[in-house]
Amino acid sequence: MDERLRIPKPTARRLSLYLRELEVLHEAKLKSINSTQLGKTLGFTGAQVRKDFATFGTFGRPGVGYSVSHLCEQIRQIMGTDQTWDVAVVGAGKIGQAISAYPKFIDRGFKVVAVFDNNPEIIGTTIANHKVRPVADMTRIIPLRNIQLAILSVPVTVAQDVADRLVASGITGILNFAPIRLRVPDGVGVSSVDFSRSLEQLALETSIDFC
Amino acid sequence: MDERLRIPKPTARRLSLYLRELEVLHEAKLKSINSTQLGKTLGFTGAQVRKDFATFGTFGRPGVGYSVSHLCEQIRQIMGTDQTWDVAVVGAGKIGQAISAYPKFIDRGFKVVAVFDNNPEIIGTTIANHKVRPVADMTRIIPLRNIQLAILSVPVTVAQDVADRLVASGITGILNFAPIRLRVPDGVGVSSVDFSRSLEQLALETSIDFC
DNA sequence: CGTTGTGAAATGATTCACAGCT
DNA sequence: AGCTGTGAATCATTTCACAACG
Repeated sequence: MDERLRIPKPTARRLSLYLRELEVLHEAKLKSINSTQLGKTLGFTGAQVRKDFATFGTFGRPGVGYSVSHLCEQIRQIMGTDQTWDVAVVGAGKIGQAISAYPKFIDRGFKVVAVFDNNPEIIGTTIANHKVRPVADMTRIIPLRNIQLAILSVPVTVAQDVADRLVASGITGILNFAPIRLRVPDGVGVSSVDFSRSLEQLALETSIDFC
Repeated sequence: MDERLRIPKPTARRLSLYLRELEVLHEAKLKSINSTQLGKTLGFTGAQVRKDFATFGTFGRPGVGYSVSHLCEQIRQIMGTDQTWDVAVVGAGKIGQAISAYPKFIDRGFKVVAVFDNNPEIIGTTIANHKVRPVADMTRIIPLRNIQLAILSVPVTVAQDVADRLVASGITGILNFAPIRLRVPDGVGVSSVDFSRSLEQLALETSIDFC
């Protein structure tokens, strides 16, 4: 069917926003929505919304709009969150613990199934129903359970090393909390959360008129 | 000097990456760096780096490159992190606690000076040297201490309400951890960290060839 | 020399505007 | 009548390529 599905990066970033809003509408029993309304609540134009959806199919009904439930299904399928992804958390410090206990993941298609750390005082304790295992077990457990995504919340000094081992274990995507640009082979995705950078963007916005 | 400094959004996002890398080079006693090398370590072209720097000044030396220390100063000044920003943390749950204790902020120009929460069991306890105060005190303390930035880590159900009160207290920038699009007046910046969305981007990258 | 700074060209994204469908 | 889907136009960003410079 699709030969080569190519989604522009800005569209890709908006996809999860559409999905979230559509789920709100679905919850509110809305049956259909038009591009202008959907765009307005998210801060985009109707044309933008239509162009975005057009990149992966045509399923709006002229004169009516888009079926909320159908659009949800389509977007989930494109994003791969129509199924549940197993996730490993590596690094059970403060951020790792907060993330491991984050209850919202499961609603969005992600399930933390293993937690690793190297601190002897933490290994063996239980965080969000998971016994914390030594990082050395990672390379055995990840292929065994066929885990594809990892959340990396280890100190920056060891982040690249652990990332290398995650990749070697078969991980195809890393959510990175270390303030460093991870080097990974083609085919492995990295998405970074960097608190300092986020604050810096704020400071910049506050300092400069408009960016 | 500068009449109207206009920095394109993509450039603004790269600025903090340049600064971080330049600080690494400074630490390594590098005196100067050229655009091609700097770009390579960050994954950009040399032309991109030069164009970026050109948006806020001209201070490279043909045949040599850019002075590492001078560039650091310039970027910090543009970003406003040549001074320290006082930050309030609102919501002392797991994420709020992790953030409050994050030691790296201070190195980058940010200092947590107040922590607020509404949970009676948490109020009065100490987190990272700060006594947790009731959220009601927020509107008094923020103007009093002239705090400009806030980290918002409250439950999504009250996020907009608390954000409104932050804005009313004089906050000009919010780092938002709630999975919601905050509505704020012009002149107030919002930067959002959304764990589920970050994971969804990863899932998408893993599902689709290239975004 | 080697590298910057920058117009000009190329690429990419958004908005416009409207024919065509329901 | 109302809204989609989409070419064409506009706007923004990146890359190219090279004159000017230390």
